[in-house]
Amino acid sequence: MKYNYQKIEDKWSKKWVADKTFTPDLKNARNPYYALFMFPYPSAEGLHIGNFYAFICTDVMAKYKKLNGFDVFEPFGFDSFGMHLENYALKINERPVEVEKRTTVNFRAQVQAAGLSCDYTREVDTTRQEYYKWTQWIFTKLFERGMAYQKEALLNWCPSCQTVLADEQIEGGVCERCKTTPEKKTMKQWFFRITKYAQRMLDGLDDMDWSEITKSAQKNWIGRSDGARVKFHVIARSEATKQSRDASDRVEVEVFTTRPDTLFGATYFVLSPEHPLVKKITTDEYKKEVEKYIKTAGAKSELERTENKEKTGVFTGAYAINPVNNEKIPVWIADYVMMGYGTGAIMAVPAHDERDFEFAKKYNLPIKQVVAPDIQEYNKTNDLLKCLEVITNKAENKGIKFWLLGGLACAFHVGVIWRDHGDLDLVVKDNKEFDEFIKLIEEEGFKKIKEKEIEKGFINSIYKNKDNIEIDIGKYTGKWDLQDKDFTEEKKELNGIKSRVLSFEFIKKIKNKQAKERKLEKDLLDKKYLEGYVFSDLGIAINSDFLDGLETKEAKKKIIKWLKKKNLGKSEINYRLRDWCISRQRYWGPPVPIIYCEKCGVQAVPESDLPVLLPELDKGWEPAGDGRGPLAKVDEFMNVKCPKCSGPAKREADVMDNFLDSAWYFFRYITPANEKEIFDKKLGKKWLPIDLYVGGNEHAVLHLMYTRFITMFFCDLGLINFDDPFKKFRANGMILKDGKKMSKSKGNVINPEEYGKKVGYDALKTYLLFLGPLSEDRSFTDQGVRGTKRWIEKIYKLEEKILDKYEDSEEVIRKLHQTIKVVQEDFEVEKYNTAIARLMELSNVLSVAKNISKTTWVKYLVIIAPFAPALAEELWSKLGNKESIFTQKNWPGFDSGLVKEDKIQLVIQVNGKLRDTVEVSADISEAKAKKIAQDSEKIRKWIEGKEIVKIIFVKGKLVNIVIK
RNA sequence: GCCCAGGUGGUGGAAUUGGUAUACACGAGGGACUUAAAAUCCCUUGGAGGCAACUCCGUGCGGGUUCAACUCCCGCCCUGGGCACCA
Repeated sequence: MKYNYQKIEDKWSKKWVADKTFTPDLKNARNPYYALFMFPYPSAEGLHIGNFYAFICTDVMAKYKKLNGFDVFEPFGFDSFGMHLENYALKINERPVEVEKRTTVNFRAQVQAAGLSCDYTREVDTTRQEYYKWTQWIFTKLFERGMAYQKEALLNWCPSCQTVLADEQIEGGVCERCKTTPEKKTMKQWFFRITKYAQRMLDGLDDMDWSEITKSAQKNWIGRSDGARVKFHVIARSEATKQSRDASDRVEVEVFTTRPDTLFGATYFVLSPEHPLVKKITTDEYKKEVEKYIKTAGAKSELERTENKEKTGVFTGAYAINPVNNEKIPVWIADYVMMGYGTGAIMAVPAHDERDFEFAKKYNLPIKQVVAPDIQEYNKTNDLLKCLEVITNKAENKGIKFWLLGGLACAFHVGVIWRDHGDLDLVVKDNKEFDEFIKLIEEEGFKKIKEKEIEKGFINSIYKNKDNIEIDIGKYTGKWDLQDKDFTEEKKELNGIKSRVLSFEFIKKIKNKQAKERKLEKDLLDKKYLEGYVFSDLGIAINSDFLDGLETKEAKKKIIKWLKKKNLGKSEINYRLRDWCISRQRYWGPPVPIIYCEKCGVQAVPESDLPVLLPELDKGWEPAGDGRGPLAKVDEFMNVKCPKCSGPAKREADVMDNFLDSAWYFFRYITPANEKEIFDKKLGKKWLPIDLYVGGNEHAVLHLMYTRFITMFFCDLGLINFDDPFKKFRANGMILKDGKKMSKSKGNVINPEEYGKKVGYDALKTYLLFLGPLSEDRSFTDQGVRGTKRWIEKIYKLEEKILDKYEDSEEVIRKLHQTIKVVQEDFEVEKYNTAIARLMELSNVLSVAKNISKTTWVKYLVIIAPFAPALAEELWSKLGNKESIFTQKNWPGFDSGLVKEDKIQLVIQVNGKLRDTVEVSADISEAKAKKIAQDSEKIRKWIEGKEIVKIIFVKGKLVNIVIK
């Protein structure tokens, strides 16, 4: 008899909903387990396979826990507010309210048909007023405590969605909804002070049971950096007041740096173009240029700023005083310094910061090295430089022309010593000069160099004739045209020593060619030397007065102590995280519960007046595009009485970000109809935090960050006593179709409803989970899903073999108990894929057995029930059970005595290689096992005539004979 | 560039955390049943060599530790994700 999955799944899914099989008694529950999946946005296309997958990852665990006697709460609801639904409504020209009504009905029906164990009696929908009343209440509480505030800020304005967006809603420089490039606009908006919890959110991550990948995403988003705040004084003395010693010309400007140990290496100072002090300090002479620069920098779009990273800037004419050595350093403005981070001003240390280095190179600003990667190498090179000074002077007196080449020349160009340049690579003009040069250095420099034990062959580059030179650098020999434009000489200075050096361009040419010949892919000069050695924070301080000789870490500590003592600075921690902008100039969201009264000022709507109802508009709900929400034009909505003075007042016209709706829904599930409070505190204490939460990793920063923020705030309000809402969070991987991303345009979208009809929901769900570990992306194939369909049918057929009184074979009983054990273990770590594999193994064993006892059968039905609930329920009822398989603690448990194998395959290795296996009793003694191993005929062949060094025995596993 | 996660047959993926590499499933090949097809059932299936028993090679690459390495250590390469002129 063929299994009619459609009829049976339909029957049970309806019965479960009607009987409220999965509706727990929250109050009297003894053993609460709260299983949650991210509630869906009710898309018009209906249930998406990605959503569905997250649902079932939670659902199978819920069923497993239920079968184990837990009171499981697996609620369901809708995230219906927001731009997603509103944009769709705009597209089909239908009111959002209507769209919402229609799509939720369809969506709910689909979910129910799939046989999830949800409690549909406590459904939540963010667009219902009994829900968003409390969303607004949260706002008023935040406002009360100064956690919600208004500020003028430079924000992302999406010209297509016609609203501002939070930083989090910009992905890869474009709007995450419509992929439009946002514009920068200065607007007054409402913010939540999420930055107040930055450290708390960071700390909470440490001992949370979340995947590393999600934690790391959050850590990066919060972006903590440890450093110091240092006071600089800027002197703005224009030409006209050159002689003035007026103290008012001095302005204090603070900088933030993560490398206070490099303070002695600061050679210039930069302000962001938006910095308020720019105008004050710019001298008359440079005013024009500075103003021009600010204008062009401000006009640059976000895209230009990120794509074209060539640094630009202008000198202001002002100088800053370096507090550690009172050196005067020039003050520049440049748009590589952002106003929004730190203090909007930096001290520039080109020798040890890539960006400053690039800028200094471009504008010819001095570079001063204050950290050496290796102090010995640095000293060696420094000694070599001193010798070079002597040689240079002598050569010049004699009229000998030479140019430095190679690593040391690079050091001259870069201005920093990054390794031991123990040799001199150089070029002289011709044979004659070469001989003279050699003589010269033998007289003077060579001796010194030799004494210092610098290797021979320090000249390994030579000359040829007037027009061509032949250069030999190590293995490389090549010809270079002396007329080459890049072959120009420069006089460079390194640590106060001047020498003649070939142009950087020319040296790079040679180095690049050299790298190619040696098959080094990367440009040695730029990549390895500069970034790897000079810009890393592992090194020893040099040229830094009292910091000299200290490791970077120690130097940091010492300088901070010093700054603090002199009241010049202090240690500081900065975060990348910004406050959350929640204003949206749209219609489909909860209105911001704020009233503006000319007399009494800005006020939150009192709790008794909540909710501020979103007016039902037939027309005029479309985004206005004038920077204000569409509600601004609705007079009945806008005009109110001031709650304080009862005079005329205006409402706030903006609505709140959709992410606020979804930041607290899991609290509301507990008591969705509660009119008195946001949720029942007693029940909240009992049921929260959530035991398991599953959803897409695309919400790793946005949604999860906001839920944690709101939860921490609830904790501060005293509503709960924990900081983090989800004990365990698992991000489910993406489902691909035949290895490709699904999309409507490709026509490869998997519709769960369609597969429910084609193969049944039990088979579909099992297949999705069987594909691989829950967090990984996996490829769905139509052929693959047939495998689990076959499995379901196979189980159904097993029923024919049931005998009331039958003794199963030892093998069957052992396999059953082993399976129960590993399935339990797999459930503890959500390894559904291997759990299913074990259940399949067991059914393979059962299908070859002659008959199956009823006891075994009952146990088997229970353990497959989380994955194939309809099938299990059907077969369960066929046994005469009146109640659902899920109503009580039916999980069988295993007998550890029966799990153990009494026979094992003893592995015999010779030198670690498998040579034989022998069946022996599981508790075989070491001596016996060793004897068997050596007696084995196969083994004898390998050890004959060889010396046995030792024999390793691993109990219950193997014998390894080590021979020589 | 920095920070996470990963790399195993033709494919999706297993491997008790150092102890028989490739469980389970898909696909493929062969066979049975059938007038035929579908469905179902049985056998084979990492690669190379051999009639065979068997042998050698094999978990991204190169080293190392160990009696024994997919697993641990060092150095790379590649893929996915997060952050990114963040000082």
